[in-house]
Amino acid sequence: MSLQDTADRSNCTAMSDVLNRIGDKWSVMVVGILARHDTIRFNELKRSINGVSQRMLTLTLRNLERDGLVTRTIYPEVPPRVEYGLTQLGKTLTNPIQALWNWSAEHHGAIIDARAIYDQRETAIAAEQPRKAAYARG
Amino acid sequence: MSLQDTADRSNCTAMSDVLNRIGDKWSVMVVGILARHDTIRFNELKRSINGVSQRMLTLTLRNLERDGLVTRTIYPEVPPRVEYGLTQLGKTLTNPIQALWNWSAEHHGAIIDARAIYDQRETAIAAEQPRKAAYARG
DNA sequence: CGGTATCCATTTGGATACTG
DNA sequence: CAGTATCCAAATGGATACCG
Repeated sequence: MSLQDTADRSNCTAMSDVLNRIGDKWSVMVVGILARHDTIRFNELKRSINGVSQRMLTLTLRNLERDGLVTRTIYPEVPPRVEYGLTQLGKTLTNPIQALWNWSAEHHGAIIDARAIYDQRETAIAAEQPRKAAYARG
Repeated sequence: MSLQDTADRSNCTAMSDVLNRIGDKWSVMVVGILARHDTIRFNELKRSINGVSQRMLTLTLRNLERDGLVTRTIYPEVPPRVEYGLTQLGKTLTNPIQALWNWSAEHHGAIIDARAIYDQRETAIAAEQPRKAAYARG
């Protein structure tokens, strides 16, 4: 499949499905961190990711595990120890993620600039035309 | 920046920010379709994307335009004609998207399989242990 | 045609408290 | 330590109606 097949609805399912996992904020972070840690413990991972709640990290890890991207190993000790790592499948995902990561680093500045220009223009228009707020946040 | 910098919180901002745009269902679809259309009209685009509402397509396009990824050209005719296309910046994004698209095509089957195995195991465990529903959807 | 405005159900996710 | 359960506020997004 390639971008050429975009209009083929049935072929979009895979992409949609994968995006629902990759697309969320925390999944990419988790995969990114796991990519350079062989294994890592829950709280260690939590501390590495700025702003993630325990609930969301648990949910994210469960979903990644369910999709066969992440392994979860429980060591029956006291206190309990649980280690997470990437599966073979998960490791193959680091390449496209890396590509996206590189793109972000390279072009984030351009996006910030574009937003500033857009917002300034919108503000100027809004000052003259009280109408048309473009869904006014929604 | 690379995956090696994941733990550096400040460097994660760019990735997070880009993911908030790329991550959502419709943005990737829109960029994918625009990538092979030079320009395309609103309703033509809407028909190409299975299941998108007018509201969401408008919102998606506005965000992409704001981020400098998409151009919006209004032709003052009756009936009105509006054409969308990728900017130069938007075109550079098609490469990482293509990589992700290829990955999806290649590994979607493995994900589906992994889910089936995981769910079967979970169901079996749940049958014995009424407790522990792993957030029981939420 | 290409939107915008509004209403409203569903989803999402943080905060908090509790557990083996 | 590594979760789970529950509550609840905010964001998300579909449906519908209307407009230049």
